[in-house]
Amino acid sequence: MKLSDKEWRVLEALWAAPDGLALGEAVEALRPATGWSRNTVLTYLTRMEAKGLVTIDKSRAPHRYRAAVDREACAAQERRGLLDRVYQGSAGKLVAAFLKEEKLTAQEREELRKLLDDMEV
Amino acid sequence: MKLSDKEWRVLEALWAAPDGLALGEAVEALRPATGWSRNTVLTYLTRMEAKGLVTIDKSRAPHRYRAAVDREACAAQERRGLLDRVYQGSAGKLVAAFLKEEKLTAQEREELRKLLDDMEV
DNA sequence: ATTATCCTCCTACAGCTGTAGTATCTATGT
DNA sequence: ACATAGATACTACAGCTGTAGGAGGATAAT
Repeated sequence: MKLSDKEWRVLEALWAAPDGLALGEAVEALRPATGWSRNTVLTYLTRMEAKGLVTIDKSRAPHRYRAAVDREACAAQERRGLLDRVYQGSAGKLVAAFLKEEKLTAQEREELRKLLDDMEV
Repeated sequence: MKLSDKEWRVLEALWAAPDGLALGEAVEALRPATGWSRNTVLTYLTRMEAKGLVTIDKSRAPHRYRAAVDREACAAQERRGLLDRVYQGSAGKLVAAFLKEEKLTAQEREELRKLLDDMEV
C-alpha cells in the first residue's frame, strides 16, 4: 500500500498515540502541521479505514481511531520503493548517495561503521 | 516536482537516450516493462512536457522527446522526500535502516567505509 | 494513386487525493 | 428544557493519474 504524504502525517499522529485518538484529539494533533479542518481529518480517517490503514473502534462515542499498520513495516516499504525505483535495488549506491549528501554526527558515523563491521561476518 | 512511479519509467527511457526518442522508439523502449499502448505513451510525454519534465523538439517529424530534468537531481529529491517524511531528516537513522536490511557486497562496504572516513575531516 | 503505417491532436472516463460543507445526533452546561 | 460544542454520516467538487480511442495528416512502399 503506497501512502501519500498526507496519509503519513495522519499515521504519524496515530502512531504517537498507542491508545488511539478521538477525533478531537486527532484534529488537535494534526492541526498545527496541516491546518486541516475537523472534517478533513475525519475524511482521512474514514477513507484510511476503508484501505485498512486505520481501525475505528465504534463501540462507544467518541470513536477511537488507531493505526492499523506498523510504522516500521511502512518505512521498509518506502525504502524499498526508493531502492527499486531509483537505484535498481542497489542498496550500496543508495547508501553512498545519502552519505555523500548528508551530514552525520560523529556518533552516527560510529554506529554505521559498527553496522558495516557486523556485516563483515 | 513529485514524480509518480510511471513517470519515472518514462524518464528512465529518456535518460537512456541522450539524443531523445521518437514516439515509436519510446513505445518500443517502454512496452516490455509496461505494456502501454502508443497513445498512453504519447499522453505521458505530452503531459510531462506541460509539467516541464520533458522537452519536445517539434522542428521536424517525428518529434523528438527528451528528458528535461536531471536524473541525479530527481534522485536527490526522492531521497530527500523519504528522509523527511519517514525519518524526520535524520540521515543516520535512514542509512542504518538500509544497512540493517540490505546485503552489500564486500566492495560496497569498503566504499562506504571510505565515505565515512572522508566525513571525519 | 492506393494502401498501410506512423505520428500528432483532441477527447474521454474512472478512480484517487485534497479539502471541505451540511445535516444530524448526542452529550453537557445552565 | 434549551443552547452549545463535539462527533458522525453523507455529499461535493476540482485536479491529478492511468489508460486509452478516434480522427486526420504525413510517409513510405507498391
